[in-house]
Amino acid sequence: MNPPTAAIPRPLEERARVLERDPEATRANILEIATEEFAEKGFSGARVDDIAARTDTSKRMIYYYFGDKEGLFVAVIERAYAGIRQIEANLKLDHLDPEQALRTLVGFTFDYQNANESFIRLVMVENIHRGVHLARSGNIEELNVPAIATLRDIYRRGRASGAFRDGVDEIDLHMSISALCFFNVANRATFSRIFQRDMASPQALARRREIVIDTILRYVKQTP
Amino acid sequence: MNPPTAAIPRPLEERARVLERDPEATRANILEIATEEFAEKGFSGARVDDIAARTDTSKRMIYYYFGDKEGLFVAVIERAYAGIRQIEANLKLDHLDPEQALRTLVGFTFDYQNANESFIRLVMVENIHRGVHLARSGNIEELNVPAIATLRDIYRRGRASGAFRDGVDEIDLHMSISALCFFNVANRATFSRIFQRDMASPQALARRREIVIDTILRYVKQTP
DNA sequence: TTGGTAATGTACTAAACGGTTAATTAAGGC
DNA sequence: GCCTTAATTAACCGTTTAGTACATTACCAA
Repeated sequence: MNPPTAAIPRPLEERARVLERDPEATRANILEIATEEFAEKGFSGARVDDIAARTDTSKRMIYYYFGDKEGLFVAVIERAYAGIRQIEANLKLDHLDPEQALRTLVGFTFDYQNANESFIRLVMVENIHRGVHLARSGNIEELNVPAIATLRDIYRRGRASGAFRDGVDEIDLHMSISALCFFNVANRATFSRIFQRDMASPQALARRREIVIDTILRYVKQTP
Repeated sequence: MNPPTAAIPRPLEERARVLERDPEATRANILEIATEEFAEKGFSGARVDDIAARTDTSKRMIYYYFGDKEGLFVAVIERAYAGIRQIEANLKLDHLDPEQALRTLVGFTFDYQNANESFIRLVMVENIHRGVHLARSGNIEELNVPAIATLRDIYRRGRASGAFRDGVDEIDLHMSISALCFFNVANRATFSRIFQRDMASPQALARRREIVIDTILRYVKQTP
């Protein structure tokens, strides 16, 4: 199925000598490569030997820092979620009117997910495993704070200004936004193939982006 | 990660004697178990020995009928898609007015996907593998016919009656319906955990079902 | 300078895993 | 009733894979 990738460690000379005795960098280096491998091949499909071979360090270090393969995967998941959380928190939409703010938020979500395919794929992998690794990780609750808070604020302002209709729940809305954006990356392979429609070209993305934004806005806007 | 499931073949006496010299039943039996295993653990995570142990036949038969693990997976995927195609084709919505027909179609899609979690999970697994197995399979194009044709018919009637607005593409619409329904099953694990909201209870499903239908209808309906 | 320790390298292992060899048995046509 | 062949069984095999034992090296504090 996969090309026979020989998991032969690169010779020492090729490895970045900078990493010598730099634990933080070693950890980061392992995590970066592991993220790519797990995102590409899933938890079971990824090989510790392959990951090790692509790092600037050795397999021994993976076990030294992360215990076992599962520990490495948990660390990868945590890092991926931490990344998106941080970016979401920095979104400033206060200066926009509610409708524009919601458009921007949805558009940003769409763009972010399309730009971070490996994050999406990690979420897919984690869902195949029914979220056991995420559960193992400590502070899951923190993950929901920024996205929902932003959405709630926009919705409240929209209600106040009369732009949005009554009876919309923020988590439901967030779920719909996530669903529409997520699908475009996660199911690209099968959907593109079955419907013979490229979903990754700039034009297709731009088009779909507008449809997603439109769908969400029609859902919340006050019907005249 | 997984409990240590011993892949010991069940003793002959326990196996269904009916399957003796019944090639069709043997094939079907293997496919059924393999579907469960691949859906539960993914392609790499599923074990041929485990599958064999759970069937009424032996590992040798898997290789006899399907060649290798990948051939088995392709057969599983094909069977899963054939199932949904058949059911979709039997949906009769002609007697309903366009809006009711669309409501019914979306509701049906939502119900079907929620009732067939293993199909959804197989699609997820296949997407992790970037659709290579689906590509290997012969008649992929046929898969898009029924769903899109039904949707197109409903939309045309809705346009004619003035119930639906102009400028909606059927494939885009199908994508949105799929996205909203799919997410509820596929990302249930992580989303439920992060937002501490049960997504599988009958109440939650009923609620979400209405929101999905509502979202789609607000997207296509003529704005007054 | 030195001693202790965190970090790293090398080489190895036991078990799991996908796949195969070869012998055997049931079924149906003649 | 025999013969061919499709279906099935049981045992086996070479590789891959996660994980480890143990030696070694760089770094830092005293």
